[in-house]
Amino acid sequence: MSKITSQSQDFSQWYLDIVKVAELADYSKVKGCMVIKPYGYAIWENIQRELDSRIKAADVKNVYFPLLIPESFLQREKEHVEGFMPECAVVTHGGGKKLTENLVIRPTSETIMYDTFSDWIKSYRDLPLKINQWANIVRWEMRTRPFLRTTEFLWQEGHTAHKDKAGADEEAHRALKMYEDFDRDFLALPVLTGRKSDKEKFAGALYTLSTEALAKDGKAIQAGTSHNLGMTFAESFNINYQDENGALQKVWQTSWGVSTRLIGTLIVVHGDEKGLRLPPKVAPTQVVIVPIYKTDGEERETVLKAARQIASDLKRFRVLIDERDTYTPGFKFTEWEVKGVPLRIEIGPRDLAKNSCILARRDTSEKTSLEISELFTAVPKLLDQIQENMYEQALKFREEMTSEIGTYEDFKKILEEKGGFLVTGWCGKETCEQKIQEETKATIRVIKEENTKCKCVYCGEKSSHKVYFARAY
RNA sequence: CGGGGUAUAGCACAGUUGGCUAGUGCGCUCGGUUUGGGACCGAGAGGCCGCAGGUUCGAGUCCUGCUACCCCGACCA
Repeated sequence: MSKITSQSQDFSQWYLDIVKVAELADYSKVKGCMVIKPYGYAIWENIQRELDSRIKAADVKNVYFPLLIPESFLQREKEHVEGFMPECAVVTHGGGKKLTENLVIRPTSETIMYDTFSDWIKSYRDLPLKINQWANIVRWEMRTRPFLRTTEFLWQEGHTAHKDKAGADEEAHRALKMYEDFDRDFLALPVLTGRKSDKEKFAGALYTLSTEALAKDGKAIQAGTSHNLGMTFAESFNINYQDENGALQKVWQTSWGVSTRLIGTLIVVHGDEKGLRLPPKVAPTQVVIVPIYKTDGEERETVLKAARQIASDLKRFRVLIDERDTYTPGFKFTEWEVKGVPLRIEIGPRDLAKNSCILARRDTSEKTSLEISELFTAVPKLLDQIQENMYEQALKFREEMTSEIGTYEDFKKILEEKGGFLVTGWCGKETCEQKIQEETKATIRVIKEENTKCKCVYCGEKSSHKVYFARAY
């Protein structure tokens, strides 16, 4: 197994090393696309399972819409087409013949779905309409990196329609809260939440809400988004309903999504010099048992028998016994650490003689000896502690990396020397935002407060907005 | 789309001023010894030297043109 580049030496290379060495994904033969390997896909399946149940709990039904979208659908909404058309893959031929109308491979499904919404929604009784789909998306990005930005990626996109603005506001914020809770409880990711500036919002949206995590290199990463689409698409796609009084009304809509980028986010937030670290709840293997024995004689069977008994006692967790004879225990320790398995149990003749085993935590690298009989109660406790600790570590890091900024000089200095989130005033003008981005590469990640007294870090004018700036992925 | 780089075995690379049978390490297969923090010995398998032209008695090596990928920017989840 190859070595991992140090985070401090080259974070970007460290990231690529983790993806490869932890066997999350391979490059494919198609530019910008990746092959998600079993271990990486297992992480995605865990994300899917948990998030899907939370989505369903909000009374959202799963559906599936086509991959191909008539080009004219995208054309119907001006901002949307301007935002997405440049990065669309377009199908021009089918069955050996040129198509009468080009088909776009979905960069997102608003248009194809909302064309159908106009058929589905006729009465106020049809509202709210709340659907979700798990699908693949293609966006022809200039620059790609496994999980963080790929030409094709997997995601979940929720789409809802409501009677009025209040309904859409509530849904957009519900989805944001769902992501924030999911990130914290399941992925141990602390995220900032809030509204995006108009410059950063989704093409065609009234406003965009976002969850923002902080990578270990001090760069922000957008983990999930939720948009109030207003009546923009209702107008372009004629999504009308008759209200209680028989009057024709347009719907208010939302859309919200998270993608396989969450896996990249897990890597850049939790990973360390030894490799990946996975929070127990999302880890494909929560406990790995490494049996230690000499292959000849009875020792092997004795140790394996004990290991299997432990696995059986812990069967409500995802437990794996590494029974491979061709690798030494040391090799196995390293391999499972690289893959980020939260808890490792080592058991050999020395332990068995004392009816004990060794427990090794991935998050703290602590090793303790424990009676085998105690595992049944100790393991669940430890997994909870690891989950909690990883969140706390990430939160502490973010707090240390969040700086209150007064002057533009400080802004540039802190950004250069430290990175992280910069909390500062912003007048609300896109020109200042643009200048700051051009001069520092930092963008507004989310707006922190909208009704406060401060002044713009760039132009110095009085302002009511406090925002989080950061360089971002 | 700009800048930089690379293309030789599954992976990482070496291959000198053109030269005869293309190499090393890791990984893989087989046999044996091992196994408490990345084991060791021995024997093997595995190559359209990215593609297409050219120069030459002779090209992995020189020239031209393509193509692909990686890294750094701008654009974006």
